[in-house]
Amino acid sequence: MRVSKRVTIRDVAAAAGVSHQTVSRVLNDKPDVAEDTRDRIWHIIEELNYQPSAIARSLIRQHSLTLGIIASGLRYVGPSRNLNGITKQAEDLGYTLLLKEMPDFLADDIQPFLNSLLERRVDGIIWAVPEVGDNRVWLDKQLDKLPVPIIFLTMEVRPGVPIVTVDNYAGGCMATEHLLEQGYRHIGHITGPLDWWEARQRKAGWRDTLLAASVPEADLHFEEGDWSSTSGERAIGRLLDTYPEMDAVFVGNDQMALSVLQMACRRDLEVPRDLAVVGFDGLPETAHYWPPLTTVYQDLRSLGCTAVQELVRAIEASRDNQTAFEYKSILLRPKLIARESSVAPRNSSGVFHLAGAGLRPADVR
Amino acid sequence: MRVSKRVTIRDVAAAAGVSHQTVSRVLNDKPDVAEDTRDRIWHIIEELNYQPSAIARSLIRQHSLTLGIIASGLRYVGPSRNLNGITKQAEDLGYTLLLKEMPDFLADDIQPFLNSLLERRVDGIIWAVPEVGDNRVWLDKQLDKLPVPIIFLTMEVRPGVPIVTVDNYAGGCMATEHLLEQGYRHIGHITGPLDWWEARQRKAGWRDTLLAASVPEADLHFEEGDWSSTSGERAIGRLLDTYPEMDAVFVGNDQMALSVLQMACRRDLEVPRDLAVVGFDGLPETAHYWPPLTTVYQDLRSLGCTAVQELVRAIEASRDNQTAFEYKSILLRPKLIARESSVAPRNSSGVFHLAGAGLRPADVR
DNA sequence: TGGTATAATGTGACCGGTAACAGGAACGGT
DNA sequence: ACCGTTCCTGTTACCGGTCACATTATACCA
Repeated sequence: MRVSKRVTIRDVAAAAGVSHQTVSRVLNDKPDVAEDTRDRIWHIIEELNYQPSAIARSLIRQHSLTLGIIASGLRYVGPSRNLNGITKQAEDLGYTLLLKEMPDFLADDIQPFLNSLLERRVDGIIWAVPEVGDNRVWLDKQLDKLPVPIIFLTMEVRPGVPIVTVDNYAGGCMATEHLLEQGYRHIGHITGPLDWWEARQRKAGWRDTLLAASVPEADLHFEEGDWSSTSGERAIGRLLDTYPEMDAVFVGNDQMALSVLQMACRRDLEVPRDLAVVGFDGLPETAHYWPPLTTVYQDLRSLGCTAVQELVRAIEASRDNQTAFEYKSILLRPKLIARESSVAPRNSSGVFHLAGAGLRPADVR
Repeated sequence: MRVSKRVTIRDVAAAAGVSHQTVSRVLNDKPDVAEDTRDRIWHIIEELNYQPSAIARSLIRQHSLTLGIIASGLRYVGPSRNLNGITKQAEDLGYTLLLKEMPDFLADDIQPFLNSLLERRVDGIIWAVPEVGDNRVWLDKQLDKLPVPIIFLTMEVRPGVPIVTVDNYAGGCMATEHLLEQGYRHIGHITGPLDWWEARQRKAGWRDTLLAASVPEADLHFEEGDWSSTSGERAIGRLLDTYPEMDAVFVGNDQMALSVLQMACRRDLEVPRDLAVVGFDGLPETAHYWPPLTTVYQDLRSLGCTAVQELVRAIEASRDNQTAFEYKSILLRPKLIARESSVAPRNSSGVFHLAGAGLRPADVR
C-alpha cells in the first residue's frame, strides 16, 4: 500500500474524463465549471482519497502558509504557554507551524536554525527565545537581510524591531507598590538570573518604586537566584541572615516563591504577619500554595496570540506590497493577583481584590 | 528588497558560467566536479546568499524530511515535556517538525488535523494526544488508510498499533507498595479524571496492590479529581471525612498532591506521621514542597525521544521497502523518588533511597 | 445568417530543484 | 589511427500543482 504512489490531480482528471485544469478549478472553488461536472469530480476526489500536495502548490504560489517558530526551554512553563497561544492563533488564521527548539538560550550560532526555516520557505518567523546575555547581537547584522517578516517575543524594546512582550518593569513596580500599600517598609527582592532581561526589568521596577517612596538606597537588599526552587531556597536564606529587618519580599518568579514560603514555615515565620511574599508569573497552582500566593500574572498565552496576529499582518502587508507598513512594538501589562501571602490581617481593609482561588483555575480542562 | 524574487539555482549557475546541474552537484556533494569549479560555485552561493528551496527538493524527491505532530494541552507540564524530547531528537535525526495542537482532548473530528499534515506531505506522524474517553475510536477505521507511518504516545497498548508510553499501572503499584513497606495500612487514593486512561491505570495499580496485600475490598477508598489543585483540595476533604482511619494517600498527580499537603497543614495533620503522601509525575518543584514530596517520576522527555527514534526507523524501513518491518510497542518504567512526605521518622531504617532535593533539579539552567 | 458574448473546458508553460542520460576532451593501450 | 575510459559538464524530462491563454459550444441579438 505504501509502495504505490500518491494519487495526483491528473489521476483524478483521468478518472473523471476531464483535464487536470478542471479539477484544479473545482479544488479552488473557481467559477466556470458546470454544476454536474463539479459534483462528479468531488465524488471522485472522495473516492480516490485524493489529497492535494501543499508542496507543489507552495512551489508555484510562492508562499507556503507556514510560520516558523524558534523557541527555547519548552520544558518550562513560560515558553510552553507562549506556544499554546501561538498554535491556536496560527490555526485560526490558516497557518501551520514549523517548530525549532534551540538547545541553549545563549546559542551563538543561530544561522542553522534560521536557514532551516528559510529553506522551507516559511512566510514569517516568530522568535520565542528569551533575551539572555548578548543573544541578540546578531540582530544588527542580520535583521535587514531576512527575506521574510519576523517578530520577537519577550525582549527589550528596540526601535525598528517588531516586538511583543510583557511589561516586566511595570510588573516589578506593581508588586512593590502593593507591598508598600500594605504597610511593609523593608522589602527585599530575590531576582532571576541577572543576565536575563526579564529579571533585570523586574528588579528595576522594584528598585525604582522603593527609591520613589524615599527608601534609602542603602536599604535595598536583594539576592540573585536562577529561577529554580533550589536557588530560591538559598537566596531567601542569605536574605534573612543579612537583612533581619526585612518584613516583605518580592520574588522574581513563583517557583522561587514556593521555596520562600517553605523556608518561612521552617523558620517559624508567619506569612504574611512576619514576612509578606509576592511572586511573579501567576501559575495556577499558586492559589494552592500555603498561604495562597500573591503574584503578578502575565498572560503568555495571549502574548503568543498577539505575536501571530502581528506577524500575519506584516506578511499580508508585504504581499500586497504595502511598503508603508509600520512595525510597532507591543507591551502587554501584567496583572496583580492579591492573595493571603501579602494581605496582612492587621490591614484587612478590603481595598484589594482578593482573588482567593485565583483566576478561574485553568489547570486542566 | 522583499519584492525581488528569491535567488534560484539557475541564478547561481549563470553567475558561475556553468549549467544549473553543476550547481546541483556541488550542493549535494556529488563527484565529477572539478575542484576549482566547486570552489567558485560555493563562493558565489555565499555571495548571493542563495538558499536552496526545500519545497522544490521535496517535490521531486518525494519526501520532505518533516514529521507532523498532533498534540493537545501544550500548556500543561506533561505534553510540553514530551515536546521537548521530540524536538531534540528530531533535530538530531535531521527532521523538522510540523506542529498542530488540538484544542480539545476529546475532539471528535480529527480529519482536518490529519489532512493538514498529509497535504504537507510529512514523512511520519506523532500522535501526542492522551487517551481520553473514546478519542481512539477512529483508529479502527483509519489506521490502515494512512499513507505514512504513525506512532502514538501515552495510550493503552493495542496489538498492531505502534505505541510508546509510560507504564502507569506499574507506577501505581510502586507508589502503593512503597507505602505498604513503610508500614501504612489504610491507603486512600485520589484519582485523575477516570475517563483518562492514565488515571485508570494508576488507580488499577493501587487497587491490585492493596488486594494482593490482603486489604479487604471494602477498605478501598478513593475520590476522583480532575488533575487540578482545586479538585485535589475537594477530593482530600471528602476522603478525610469518609475514611477517618486513612493514614496514607496516593495522589494521582503532583499538583493535586500539593493541595493535599496544604490541607494536612490546615487540619493540623503532620505529614508523614499522621498522613503519608505520594504524588505522581516527578515535577522538579516537588522537592521543595513541604515536606518534600515522594512521587513517581516519569521521564516524558525521553518518551518523546524514543517515539521519534521509532518513527524514523519505521519511515526508513518503509522507504527501503522492508515490508517485513515489525511494529513493537514500548513501555517505559517510571521511577519512585522517596522523600520525607512518606518516609515516617518512626521507620527511619534507611531502606529507601532518600533523594532529598530530588533528581538534579532541572528547573531552569 | 452572421456576429458576438458567455459558459465550459483544454493546452502548454512554469515554479525550483533532481535524475537520467548525452556529449566532449584528454589519455592510454593496441 | 582507432577504441575504450575517465573526468567534467550540459540537456532534457519530471515532480504536482497553478496560471494565462486558446478553443469550442451554445445562446442571444441584429
